[in-house]
Amino acid sequence: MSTEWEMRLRSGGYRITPQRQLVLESVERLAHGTPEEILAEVQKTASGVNLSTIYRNLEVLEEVGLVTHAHIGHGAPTYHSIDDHVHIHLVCDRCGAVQSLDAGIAEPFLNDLRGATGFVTDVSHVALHGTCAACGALG
Amino acid sequence: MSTEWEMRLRSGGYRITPQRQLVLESVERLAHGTPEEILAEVQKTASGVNLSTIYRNLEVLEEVGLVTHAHIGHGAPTYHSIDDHVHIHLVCDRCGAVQSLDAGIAEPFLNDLRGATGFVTDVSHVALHGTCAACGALG
DNA sequence: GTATATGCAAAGGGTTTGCACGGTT
DNA sequence: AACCGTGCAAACCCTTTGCATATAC
Repeated sequence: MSTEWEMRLRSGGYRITPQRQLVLESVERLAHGTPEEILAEVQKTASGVNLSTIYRNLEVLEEVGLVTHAHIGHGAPTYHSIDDHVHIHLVCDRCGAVQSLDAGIAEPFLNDLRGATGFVTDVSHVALHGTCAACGALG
Repeated sequence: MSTEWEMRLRSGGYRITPQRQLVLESVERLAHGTPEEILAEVQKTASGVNLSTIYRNLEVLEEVGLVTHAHIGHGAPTYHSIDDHVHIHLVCDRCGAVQSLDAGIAEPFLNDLRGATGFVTDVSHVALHGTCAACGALG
């Protein structure tokens, strides 16, 4: 018998490899991992794994719908397991603080957007930038 | 007498240089320019200007409030004159199309966000990603 | 005259790619 | 046996930085 993730990969025409499995497990374990962080996590188990393998596998895992990524700051993207709660990131451009909140708050806006333009938006894909409450209070 | 932009620079403690002026004019002329594109535009007039000068001056011009930038795709950011209409970019992750629309549509959402979290959002700073009407119609 | 701006070249972070070898099917 | 996946190293794009020279003030 095959697990869910193995079937996903197989039906996409991809093979099951130890590296693939380790990358997937690491993404799940880290919850918010950059490629470098995922590499470090994978290397705890298999020290020989290369960064390029991480990138290639993240791409594959994303294509078959097992992970997604979001762009938070200006640096590397962070990867998530697909069944995490969908959330928005708010990045304060003054102090750099990042806060997450449930994506539900954006629903009415996304509906308006879809109504006006037909565009279906994935709000969680990029963080919103601005000024947080604390920094705003400083003037 | 000094022009508006000269005063802005001076009151920030910056000097007026030909390069500075050319960068500002190029941003205004291009409307949506990446640093490379701005360099090309500047070099039409002054071929000796260096890319690092473009970067340094975009930073200065942004600090004194004469230009802003937005992140549209995964590549370089695009710079705008500060008095352009504020707009949101919608990027289709399937076909890559980019559409602009007035930021007004996001007002209620931004108010909700501020109410819930105190966060003041600049929606125009990063593009929203998703699926455009045409691609969505294809299933 | 003095501090700031510039050009140049080198280095940096993040990511992709070509190639030969090894592993999955 | 055929092909896909991997490791390694080099290349890539975008951006920043150190340093000596030039220029705005």
